[in-house]
Amino acid sequence: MPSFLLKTEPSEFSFQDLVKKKRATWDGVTNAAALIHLRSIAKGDTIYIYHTGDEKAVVGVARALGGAFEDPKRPGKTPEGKPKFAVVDVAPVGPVATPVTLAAIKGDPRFAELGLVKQSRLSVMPVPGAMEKVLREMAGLGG
DNA sequence: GCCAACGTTGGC
DNA sequence: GCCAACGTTGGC
Repeated sequence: MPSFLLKTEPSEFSFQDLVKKKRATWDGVTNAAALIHLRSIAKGDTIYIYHTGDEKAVVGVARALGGAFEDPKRPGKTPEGKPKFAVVDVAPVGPVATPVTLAAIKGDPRFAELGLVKQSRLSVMPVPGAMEKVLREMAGLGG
């Protein structure tokens, strides 16, 4: 099953906020490359939440409640007929046992091809299966 | 359609 | 607070 990493600035919307709210619509993504990845999120996909700013670490796990859909606040289609500004509903699964810091990710060559490392400004990116396994180990998550 | 100028993000 | 990387805008 595919998994993804979503970045957020915790002072605006943190993983803890998601836990409190029980579910949230992940919106506000405007970057074209990030939107391409966002649109590929499907129901049940695992989502890793990364905090930028002072924390710079993967702090929690969430799940997509459905597939990406058109942002009702910003309707519009791409020339291909896809939602221009896609959003996705997510629910928290739980915090990681051990936050996985950006420094740790950058220091591990197995993450060299991860979007977080290659393009620091990308806010939505796929996490390939092999990397997800490493990430889960570092985060102290089972399976 | 090119590209310089400007704005934004996010790590340092 | 600075600046590199990248995206967007607007003049031509």
